[in-house]
Amino acid sequence: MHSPKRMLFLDLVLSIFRLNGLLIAEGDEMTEALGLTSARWKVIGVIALSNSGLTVPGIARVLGQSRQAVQRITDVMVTDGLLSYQSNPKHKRSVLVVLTEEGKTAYKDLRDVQDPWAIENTEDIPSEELDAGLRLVRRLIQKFDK
Amino acid sequence: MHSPKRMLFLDLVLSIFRLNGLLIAEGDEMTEALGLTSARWKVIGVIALSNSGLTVPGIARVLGQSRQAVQRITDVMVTDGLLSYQSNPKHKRSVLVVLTEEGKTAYKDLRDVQDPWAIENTEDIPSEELDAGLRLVRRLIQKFDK
DNA sequence: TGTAAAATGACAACATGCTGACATAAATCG
DNA sequence: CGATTTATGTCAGCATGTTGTCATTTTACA
Repeated sequence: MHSPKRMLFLDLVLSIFRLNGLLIAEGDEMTEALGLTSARWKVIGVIALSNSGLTVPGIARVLGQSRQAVQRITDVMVTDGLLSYQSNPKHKRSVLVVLTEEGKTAYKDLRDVQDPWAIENTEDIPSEELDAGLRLVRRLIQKFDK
Repeated sequence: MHSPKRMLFLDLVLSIFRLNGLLIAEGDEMTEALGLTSARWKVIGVIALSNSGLTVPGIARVLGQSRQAVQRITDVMVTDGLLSYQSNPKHKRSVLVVLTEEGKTAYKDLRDVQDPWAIENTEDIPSEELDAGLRLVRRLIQKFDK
């Protein structure tokens, strides 16, 4: 039996895959001039939004990725001067990841391109629709994030 | 100015990233026993839904991926016996990708696990909400897919 | 407190996406 | 028809995600 709901859901899943790819491409293009990539601004964004500092596994948990993937990105970003590791009073091994001045500037620049982009791409979409979509996505996330 | 709509949209984008990762993990887990991965059942699904046969660049266009990425996947799947290349009357170089008997069986098995999964995860979500979500996602896809 | 369990860093192997470059076939167009 | 443009296959390099393993630190708990 091909319930319409089943088809609807599988269609939604495939569309999410498609949109994900397009958003990454958009993000990469948008931040190319800043020397960032989508993988990097994800990390920068998470750190910038946390006041107390985060460890590598902490960032991974927020992003829902493996700590190894995040570690590799942050290592490169430390080399590039965007991040620095700072000793963690609460943990001998697991250091805190913080933004350098260069990293803070990058975050500001990121916001400068990201904000107009967000506004431009939602001007013809009512807030209620965005909100409803976000609620649905969150509901699905909760369902799969065990 | 932090318009609520801007925050809403950026939140939605990050949530899409998150959901995408979770869906891939779900798909991989679900089809592990079948010897499939999410990258492979994406390809199998596209081929199964086309009656006339598709070329590698054609599959790539449907999935919104680079033809090189699809080519690599299909090459492995041909080696594994799930797909076969079939001479294309309309094109001397670009062959058609078709499911072998094994590939058709894999698609059937895929459906056997995917259908209950889809039904299970939508039983508490009204069709109207799924439909509205799909429309929003499609609208965004259209916006970014130039 | 002492020990078992969980978290972390580090390294490796692999899967999957991307782009670039080059040669050739196909399609377009004057 | 002939020349230019576009599409395709192929190979290479790279970015970013995964899992697995092992040693070590931290945490939890009997």
